Amino acid sequence: MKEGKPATIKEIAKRLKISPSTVSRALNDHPSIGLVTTMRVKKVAAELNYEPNQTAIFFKQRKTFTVGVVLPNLSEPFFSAAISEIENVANGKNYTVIMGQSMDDADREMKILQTLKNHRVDGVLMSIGKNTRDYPFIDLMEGAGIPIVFFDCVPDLEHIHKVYCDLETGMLEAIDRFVSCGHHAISLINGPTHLPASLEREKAYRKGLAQYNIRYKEEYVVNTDLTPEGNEAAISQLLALPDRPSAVVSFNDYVALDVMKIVRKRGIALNQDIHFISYANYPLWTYIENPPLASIEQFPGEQGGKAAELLFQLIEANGRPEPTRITFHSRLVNPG
Amino acid sequence: MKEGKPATIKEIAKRLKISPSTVSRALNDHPSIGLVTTMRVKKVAAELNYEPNQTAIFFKQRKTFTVGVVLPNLSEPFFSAAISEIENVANGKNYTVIMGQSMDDADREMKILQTLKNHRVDGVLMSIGKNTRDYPFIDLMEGAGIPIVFFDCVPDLEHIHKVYCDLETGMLEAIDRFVSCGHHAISLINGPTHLPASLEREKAYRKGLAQYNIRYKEEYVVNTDLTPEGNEAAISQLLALPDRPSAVVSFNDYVALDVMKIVRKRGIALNQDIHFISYANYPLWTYIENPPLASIEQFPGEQGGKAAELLFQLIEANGRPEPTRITFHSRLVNPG
DNA sequence: CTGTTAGCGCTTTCAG
DNA sequence: CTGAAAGCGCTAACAG
Repeated sequence: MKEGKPATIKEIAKRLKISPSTVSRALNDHPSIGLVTTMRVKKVAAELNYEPNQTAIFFKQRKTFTVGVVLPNLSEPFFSAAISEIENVANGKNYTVIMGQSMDDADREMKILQTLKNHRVDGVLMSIGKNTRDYPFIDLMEGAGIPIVFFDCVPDLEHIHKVYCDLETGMLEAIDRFVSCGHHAISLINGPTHLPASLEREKAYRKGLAQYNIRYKEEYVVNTDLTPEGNEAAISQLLALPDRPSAVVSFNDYVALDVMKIVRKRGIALNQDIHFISYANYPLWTYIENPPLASIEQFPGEQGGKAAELLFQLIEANGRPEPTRITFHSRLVNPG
Repeated sequence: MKEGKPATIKEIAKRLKISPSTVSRALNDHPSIGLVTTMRVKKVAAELNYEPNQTAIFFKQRKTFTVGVVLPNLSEPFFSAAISEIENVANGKNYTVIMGQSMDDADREMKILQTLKNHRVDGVLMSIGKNTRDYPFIDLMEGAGIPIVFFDCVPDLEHIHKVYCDLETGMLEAIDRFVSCGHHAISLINGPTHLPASLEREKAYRKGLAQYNIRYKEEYVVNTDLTPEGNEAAISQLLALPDRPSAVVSFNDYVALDVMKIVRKRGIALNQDIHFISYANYPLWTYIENPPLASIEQFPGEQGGKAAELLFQLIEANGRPEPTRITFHSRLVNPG
C-alpha cells in the first residue's frame, strides 16, 4: 500500500508503454487525447496511487497557487477575522495561504516579504504595521512581478491597490448619535499622533462638530500611546477638566475598555455621567454590563475578503491594471 | 534596476566564464571553492540582484521549508493565540506556515490535508474539529512521509504525536477553590456528550467531588450544544432546581458569558448568589464587571509553540521516533 | 491523436 | 579547487 517513493508520470507511462507526455495530457484531460487512453491512464494512475508532484509543477509553471498574508498580529481579533475570511476566499479559488506576523516591526515585515518572494507566492495581501514609515517592499514585489493588495492599514500612496475602511462616516454617525442624545461636550481619545489613522479620526471629528456648530476645543482631544497606562492618562486628563465631557469617542475598543474601567473605578456612572462610542466593535460588548452606546464597525472580514478577491483578479489578469481602490465605510452599529 | 526575468545561476556563470556548478557552490559557501572565486561570484550575484529560485530548490531537495497548520477556526481567540505562537516558532526556524480552517467540517479537514500534501509541506500541525470521528488523514500523511503533530484537540489514539492540555488538574483546583469558599452545591455545565473533552471534564468533576466527599447529583450536570440557546437552556435547568447550585463550572468562557448574562437578566446576583469558573481564560475578563471567580487556563499559545518545536524535531530527525506525548496541565488562574 | 525532445533552475556526482 | 553532465517531475513546442 505504501510506496517508498510516490509514483511518477514516467512510471505509469512505462507500464502502459506510452510516452510521458501522453500521460500528462491524459491526466489533465487534454481534449486531444483519446477517451480510451485517458481512461487507461487514469486507471493505472489510481492503481499506483499517483499524486502529481506539485513542487515540480510549481517550478515548471512558475506559479505556486499560494498567496502570502502579512499583518501585524494574528492574535488580535480584528486581524484574525480578516485572515479567516481571506483563507475562505482563497480556499474557494484553490489557493493556499501563507501567513506572517510583522509584530509591528518594519524589519520583520521586510524579512517576511523577502521570504514570500523567495517562496514565489503568486500574490500578497498586507496590512502594514504601526511603525512602518516607508515601503521598500513595494518595489521589491513590483520587481518580482508579484501583485500586492493592501488592506485596512494601507500606505498613503496613489499607485497601489488598496482596500480600506473610511473612518469618517462612522465618526460622523457617532457625533450625530451623541448630539441627538443631547450631548454637546464631546471629546476624542485619539491614538498616537503619527498614525494616519489618528489624523483621519481627528479630521472627521472636527468635521462632525462643525456640522453641528459645536466649537472645537483643544483640550477635548487627548492622545494615548495605546498602552493601558497611556489610556489611563488620557481619560484622567479629560476627567480633570473643569467642564468634563459627557461623551467620548475613543480610538478603538481596547482603549474604551481600559478607559471605562477607570471611569467605573472612580465612581462615575457609565452611560449616565459619561457615554462612550469607540471604533471596532469588539465582539464581546454584548456581555459587558454597561457597554458603550454604540460601536463603529470597520468590517475586517469584509475588507480581507474583498482584498483577496481583488488580488485574485490581479493574479489572473496578467496585465498590470490601474491601481484599484476599494473603500468600505465605517458605520455605527449597536454593540454585540 | 528592474529585470524582466530574475537572474539565474547560469547568467552569473556566463558573466564570469565559469561553470554553473561553481557558482552554485560559491553561493552556498562550499568549502572547496577558492575564496577569491567565492567573492567574485557573490559580487556579481549582488550586482545582478540574484535571488535563488526557491521553487527550483524545493523541487530538487524535496523540501519546502513549509509547515501546514490545520485548525477549526482562526477567528477563535484560542486558536489565533496558538497559531500566532506557531508562526513565531516557525519563523525562528526559517519555516513558513500555511494555514487551513476546517470549520469543524471533517470533509473540509480532509481536503485541506490533501492540499497540504500536494504542496509537499514538510510537516503538519493539527487540531481536529468537533465532528471528526475518524482519522483517515493520519494514514494519508503517513503514506506521504509527512510528520504530523496534533495539539489541543487531539485524536484519542496511541501511536501519534500529540501535545495536549490535561483538563483534570484545572477542574480539581476549581473545586478546591469553590469548596474553600464554602460551596458544596457545585454543578457542571458540560459540552456535547460525544466530545472527549466533555467526558474528561465530567470525569474530573466527579473525582473532584469525591475528594471532598460531596455526593454526585445527576441533576447538577447539564449539557449544552454550545449555541446561545443551548447555553440558556442549560442554565435554566439548573436555576429551576429546588436546590439550586451556588457554584458552577462551565465548559468554556463562551458558555460562561452567555450563562452569566442570563443569570444577571433574571436578577440573580453574580458572585454572590451564584459563582462561576470556566475553562479557557478569555482575555477579556478583566473588563467584565462581575467576572468569574477564576478561569481554567489551557495554554493555547504554549501548546502551539511546543507542538511546533516537536514537529521541527521530527522533521530534522528523519527516523520515525516513538510517538511523543507532551502534556500541559490546566491551571486555575485569576481572570485577566 | 500521440511521441520526441528540450528545458524550467538548481544541485551533485564524477572526473579532471 | 573547478568543470561537465545528469537529472529532479513535469509540461509544451514541434513533429509526425
